[in-house]
Order: sequence, then structure tokens, then C-alpha cells
Amino acid sequence: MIISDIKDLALGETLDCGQAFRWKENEDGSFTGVAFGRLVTFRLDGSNLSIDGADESDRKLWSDYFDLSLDYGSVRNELSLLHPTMCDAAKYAPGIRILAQDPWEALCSFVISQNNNIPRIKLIINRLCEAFGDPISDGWYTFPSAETIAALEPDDLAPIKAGFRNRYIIDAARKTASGEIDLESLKTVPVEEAREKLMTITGVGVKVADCTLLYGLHRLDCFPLDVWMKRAMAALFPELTPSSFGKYGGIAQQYIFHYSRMHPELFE
DNA sequence: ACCCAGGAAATTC
DNA sequence: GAATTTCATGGG
Repeated sequence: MIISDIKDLALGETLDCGQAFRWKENEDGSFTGVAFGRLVTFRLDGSNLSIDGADESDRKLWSDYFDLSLDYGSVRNELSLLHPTMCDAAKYAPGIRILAQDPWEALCSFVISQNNNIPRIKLIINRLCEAFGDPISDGWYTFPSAETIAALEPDDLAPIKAGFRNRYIIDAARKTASGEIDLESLKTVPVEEAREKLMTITGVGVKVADCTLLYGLHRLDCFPLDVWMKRAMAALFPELTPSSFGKYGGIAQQYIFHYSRMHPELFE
């Protein structure tokens, strides 16, 4: 399948900027991985995005995944007016887009992310999928459903080596699978209410809730503050707050996060 | 040995 | 209630 007229997208910048953890780059610059239970390979040729392995009936799914209906060029221009450093950050990786990931996968991934580093987050998620996901083709597995994880006990997760996060993962799965938390409905309720609901999960605080809201529920106004972002706000935007960035604050946050991680010398 | 990692819970003051 | 400690695990 091919989606044409693509603008403001770079696969590497988007798929490997700390919002998703399962995409692998191939030698030719394409990316392969599994999302929504499908094994696919993305290739970007100019303004054509080809998606190998995608069924035509999933056109909207993948278009939404890359948030293609939003004009990121305009968003970037608008954000850039706020602050010169915001302009630099947006210019540094103009191909970043906010993915609309599966809500449960995002929730579970960011529960795992806490007090952890990105390479190890990827390893743990890989082990989670190998151990409890469904095999698709050799070496590739689906992300295990909340229902699957809900049926386990924390000790069953020992092989993935997530440590103290095991019981958090189980609690997130159980509240999701039982319907106690309806992730789909959290896409539309007031954002404060959605955040509060997510935080009833053991192991979900403000930061993990905001990551789930932004990357899983596509609440683009959410502005997760992790250690990098706190440093960045203090050092680069002392006069601004998350709400200064407006309804696309989440996009601003991602430009700043990526820019900061790639320029650690800014904080020495 | 020590420090840190896209934090949050548990404990202590 | 606010500040500090602990929580597994692995890499530098």
C-alpha cells in the first residue's frame, strides 16, 4: 500500500525519538515492526510512504498512526514564534510526528519506562512480546493484549526482567481488561479527568499518564515532563510553562525532548 | 564501587 | 503533608 503526498515526515525521527519502542531500522533506511497486530515495513520515497504488509482496508489506520491529517508544517511555524530555541528544536527534526499508538501498548510501555533508560525499555518490551505475544512470523510477535497480561501474576513476568515494575504492569492490565478503565473513552473525556483515571493504576503517576495520553490517546495538548524535559524547561525556557505551548504542546514537547537528548552539552 | 536511567510507591520526618 | 528512601536491573 502507498500513501502519497506525505509532508513533514522522517521515519527515523518519528519512529525512534522515544515515543515508540518496537521499530527496527533496516539497512536501506526502511523500518520494520509490529503494531496493531500487523507486521509491516515502512519506506519513505520522497512524498510516498509505502507500507509493505498493509492491507488496503487499513489505510486509515496507518494514516492515523502517522497523524497525516494534521499539517505539522503549520504547527511548527506557530510554535516557532513562541521562542527562538523552540524554533531551533523544531528545525532540528522537522520530520517528527506524534504517533497514534495502540492505547494499551502505550500505557504498558510507559509503565515500563519509569526510572529506566530507552535501550533497556526496548529490551524489556521485546521480551514481553516474545514471552506473551502471538508469533506472527519468525522473530516477530504481537504486543500481548491487556487480557493476556491480566491473567498472569507478577512472578510470571520475572523472565522479562522489569523488576519492581512487574506488579505495575499487572495492575495496568487488569484495570484495562476488566473495563474499570476504558482507554477508548479516555480519548474524549476532559483531559484532567482522563489523567486522573489513569493515575488510579499503581505505577502510573503524572508523567506516565501524560505519555499515555499523548502517545496512546492522541491528546496533543499533553506535555510529559521527564528528567530531560524538566532540565530543558529550566535551562532553555525558564519563562515558559507547559501550558505556554498551547493545544499542540505535546508536539512541542517532542521536538524539545529529541533536541535536548541530541544536545546534552546544552545542560553542562 | 558509584551513578544514572522518559518515576512512583513506601517510608520517614 | 512535604522531603527522602527504596524499588530491580543493567550500562557506563
